Amino acid sequence: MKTTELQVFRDYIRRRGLRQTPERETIVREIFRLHEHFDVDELYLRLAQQDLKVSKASIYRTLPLLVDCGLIREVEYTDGHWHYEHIYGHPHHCHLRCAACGRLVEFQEPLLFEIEKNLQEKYGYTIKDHVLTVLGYCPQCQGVGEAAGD
Amino acid sequence: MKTTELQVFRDYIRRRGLRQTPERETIVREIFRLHEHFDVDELYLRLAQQDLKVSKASIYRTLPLLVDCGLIREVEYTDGHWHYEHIYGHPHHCHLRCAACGRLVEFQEPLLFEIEKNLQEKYGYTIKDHVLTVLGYCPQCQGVGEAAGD
DNA sequence: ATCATTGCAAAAGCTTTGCATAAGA
DNA sequence: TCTTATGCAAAGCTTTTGCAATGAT
Repeated sequence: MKTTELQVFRDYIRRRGLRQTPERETIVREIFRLHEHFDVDELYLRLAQQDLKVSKASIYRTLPLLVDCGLIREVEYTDGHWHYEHIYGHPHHCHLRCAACGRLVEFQEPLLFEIEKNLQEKYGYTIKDHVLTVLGYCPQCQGVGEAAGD
Repeated sequence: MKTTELQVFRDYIRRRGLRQTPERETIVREIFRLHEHFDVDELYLRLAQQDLKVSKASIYRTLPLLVDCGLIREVEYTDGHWHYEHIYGHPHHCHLRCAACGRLVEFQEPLLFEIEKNLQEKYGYTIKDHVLTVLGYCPQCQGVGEAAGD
């Protein structure tokens, strides 16, 4: 049987001697119900709309736990705040972003493991992870953004 | 004769119809005198120590100009604020960071251009740039960080 | 003489935190 | 029962902005 994100979270909570609360579980469930990137405010509003009352303070206190147990990750810091995505159950991927319209493509690239191997050999680091974001102009925005310089 | 960062900046200023001020030039000079990553506070303090009076507001207003004309770039958002590096005159590079001690290695990796080409072909994007940060444990921190889970 | 830029202080945003109350274990 | 977690409001930080004065063109 497949391990769910909630199970992963509960194991983590127990392992760290923390407490399983409805607020924390509500947050986990909403993050995995949602299939896009999110930020604190969006998450808070979505919960509020469903009458799931969780304070922002609790969200701010819960997200680091979810990052720590590998359920989510910080994607990027833009517009003055962090954006997250859930990663549990998804293969590792990178992002290709359109510099003009913001459109986002997720891709996997085996060459990155080649790169990790090279770094391991050259600098003696034990590699743990990588984050790659590629910036360009999507087919719709070509000409537009490029000509404008941005 | 080699084009200096100050010339690049002055060209940009003129091109955009902005004004060449001593504050802006002081900022550019200090950033290129300094050969590490920096943040607003560090830059401000270094200038203050030299009795070069430039307000933080001016720094905050100038950095976006320097990013725009390609003299510097945002490296990462950590510890609650942005970190920058000057890039003019330096070949494009990526970062390898130790997850335990923070040690930073700059490296160049030709395979990334391969990756860019693949993305261009597969998704039709015109690629502009990429940012890759690899996380691992440096030779000194192996065992330490890894065993601790972080 | 114009009008952009500066510095200051205030404001704006996001995130963190102190504290009393609620509620897991 | 003993502590941790929650919610609220206040505080903390970084960054932005309004405005009068300054200074570049």
